[in-house]
Amino acid sequence: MALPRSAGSLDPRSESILRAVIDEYVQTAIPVGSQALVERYGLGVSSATVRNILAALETSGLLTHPHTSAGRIPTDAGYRHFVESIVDSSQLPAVEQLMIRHQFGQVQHASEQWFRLAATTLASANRIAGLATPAKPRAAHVRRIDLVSISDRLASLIIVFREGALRQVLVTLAEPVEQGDLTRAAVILDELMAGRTAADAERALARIDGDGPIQSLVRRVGERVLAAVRDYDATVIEEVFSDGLLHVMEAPEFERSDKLRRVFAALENRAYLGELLDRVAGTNRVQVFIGAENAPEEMRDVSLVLAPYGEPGRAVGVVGVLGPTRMAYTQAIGTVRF
Amino acid sequence: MALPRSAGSLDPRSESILRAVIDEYVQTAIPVGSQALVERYGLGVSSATVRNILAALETSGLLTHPHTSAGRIPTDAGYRHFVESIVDSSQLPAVEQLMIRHQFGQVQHASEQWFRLAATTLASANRIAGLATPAKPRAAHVRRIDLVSISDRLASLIIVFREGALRQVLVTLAEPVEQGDLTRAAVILDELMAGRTAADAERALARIDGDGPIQSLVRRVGERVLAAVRDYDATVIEEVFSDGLLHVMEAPEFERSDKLRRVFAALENRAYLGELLDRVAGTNRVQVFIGAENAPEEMRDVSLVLAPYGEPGRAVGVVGVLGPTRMAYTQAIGTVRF
DNA sequence: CTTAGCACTCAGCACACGAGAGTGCTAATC
DNA sequence: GATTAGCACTCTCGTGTGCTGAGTGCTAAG
Repeated sequence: MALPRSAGSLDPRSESILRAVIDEYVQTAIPVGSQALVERYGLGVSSATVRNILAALETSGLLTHPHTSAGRIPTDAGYRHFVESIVDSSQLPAVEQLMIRHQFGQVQHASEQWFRLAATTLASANRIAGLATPAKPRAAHVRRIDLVSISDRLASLIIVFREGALRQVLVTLAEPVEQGDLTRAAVILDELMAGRTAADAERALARIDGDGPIQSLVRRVGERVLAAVRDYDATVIEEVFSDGLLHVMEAPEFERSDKLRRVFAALENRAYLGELLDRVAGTNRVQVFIGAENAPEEMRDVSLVLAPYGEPGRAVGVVGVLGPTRMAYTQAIGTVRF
Repeated sequence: MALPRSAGSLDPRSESILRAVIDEYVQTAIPVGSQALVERYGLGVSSATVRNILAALETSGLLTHPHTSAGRIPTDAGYRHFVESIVDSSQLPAVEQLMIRHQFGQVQHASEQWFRLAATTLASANRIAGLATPAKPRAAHVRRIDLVSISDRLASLIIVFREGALRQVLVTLAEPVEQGDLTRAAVILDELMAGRTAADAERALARIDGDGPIQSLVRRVGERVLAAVRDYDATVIEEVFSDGLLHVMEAPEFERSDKLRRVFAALENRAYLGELLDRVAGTNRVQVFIGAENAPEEMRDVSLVLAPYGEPGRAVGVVGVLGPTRMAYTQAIGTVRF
């Protein structure tokens, strides 16, 4: 059974019936029959007509039957079709917009909290899981380097990146060094590397010579800085903040926990998530990934609605939601875009 | 039915049978009958005798029946009794000790990763969820203050605490300030507050006078520092690193996801977790909290094995595991203590 | 093209029934 | 007096049967 071109345009009535089916199923999670459709959505036709249309939609691959005598449920292709049709028209109700603005007004400081809040907001607005990743540049620029003595031979190296991200690394020293020397070394490194990418910084570091104690300290710590910066560059996803997973757990399709486990496995599958984020970051639109459109097996039961933010080409991050394929796409897309 | 003093000593045979029941049930998760017990554990007695003993253990409140014709399962009190008897004798097998040492040998730097690793190690060693919280002092001492310019009127304030914890706060400035001035302000604040607690720092800050631009900047930022330090003090649990929740999800008792949901809710219940951690931090032993011994309802299905680490009285953190009440306490306790 | 009518299908539920596991008790045995 | 064998009893669990109702697909009439 070859997949039909799902984007093929449908006549308006079929369209609205598909919409009604999705709407109903999203709300109730039970297969919807022709009768219920006629009753609850004032279509001016009889159930028999609706049945014919449903049958047609089914041969188009947009709906299915769980079994012969049950109602219809949307297929992934059905959701896809639906999403395409609303993707550029869904606006969030003004009340909610206001609410979200208000919440973000409170917390402008403390950048890490921003992502947490973003995830939380998305989660509570949609009653599903919200995700957010910190903005991350293509090539990291160092903004600031600092060294703090912890004990005789142990120091904490702190690297601040231009986007506000932090890295903290403990450095063990060959011999005891005082805070004063550490500070001097930090200043040298700071001047050397501030504003530079990993490659630039490496060249700069190579020019350090002399073998005074400070110089060797600088060289030693400098290596660690480079390693940390490269590591930061290599990390596709710094961290994914998520919230509202409890909401997802409440959905009836996850009553059996094996399915639920797959969702969590999916979340821990950083590789695939990274791939998706890359894909999303390349565009500037809200994107939707529905069920089986996801390659990894554990993602088959969930959908993602993702959108990039930040300055395109420079630092970008991604926000979005994750939920069962049966989710309120309209609202989700609205919230995420906003 | 009043709870019997569960610590009451049992004769050695009852003891070993209780142990056998727990052992068996922990492995299989199915109620264990007298016959299976005799077969699998070479007790030199018949099933009838075992039945008598089981009945006795049941009236003592250490075992129950799910229904009349099923085997016995341990009650929370039964686990408790068992745990008491092994709490000071369980050692981890040498092989595993070696493995863990090896893993930790790799990562001495990067303190945040330490907690992550601790949680991961605990999780994989026990096939259940591992937890770890950063060490946290009673009163925070500031170690270092730094200010980094982000844009004209926006700066990032970084506070390093003595224990290596970091706080990052964004500060908006009334008028544009250059990095140079920021650095000067940072140096002043640094000298003022380094090594101080919140209360000390406040007094020191009050002595700043003069109304040059730097002074007012220092005052302004100083306020923010104080707020951050107080906030840090007030936070009971900085963050709980956890890993291995997927393991817990595999347990048959959580096949129905509503129970599972309660576990997650429990984890998000910071208040109670904080209370427990406080309690644990006050001692220097491994502590076990079993099922219904936990006050909040959502914790009734799980047990925690927790141990403090760090210097008592100063900075302490907690590591431990969380799992179903039916968990391998022996191993868990061994690992956690280690 | 729409609709009424009708036969048909099939999941879900209720119920019964037998098998098996495990108990509790009593009486015999060591 | 403790242990054991024997036995009646209880209750879960799996299987099979029959029924019900929702919902379909098709045909023929409007």
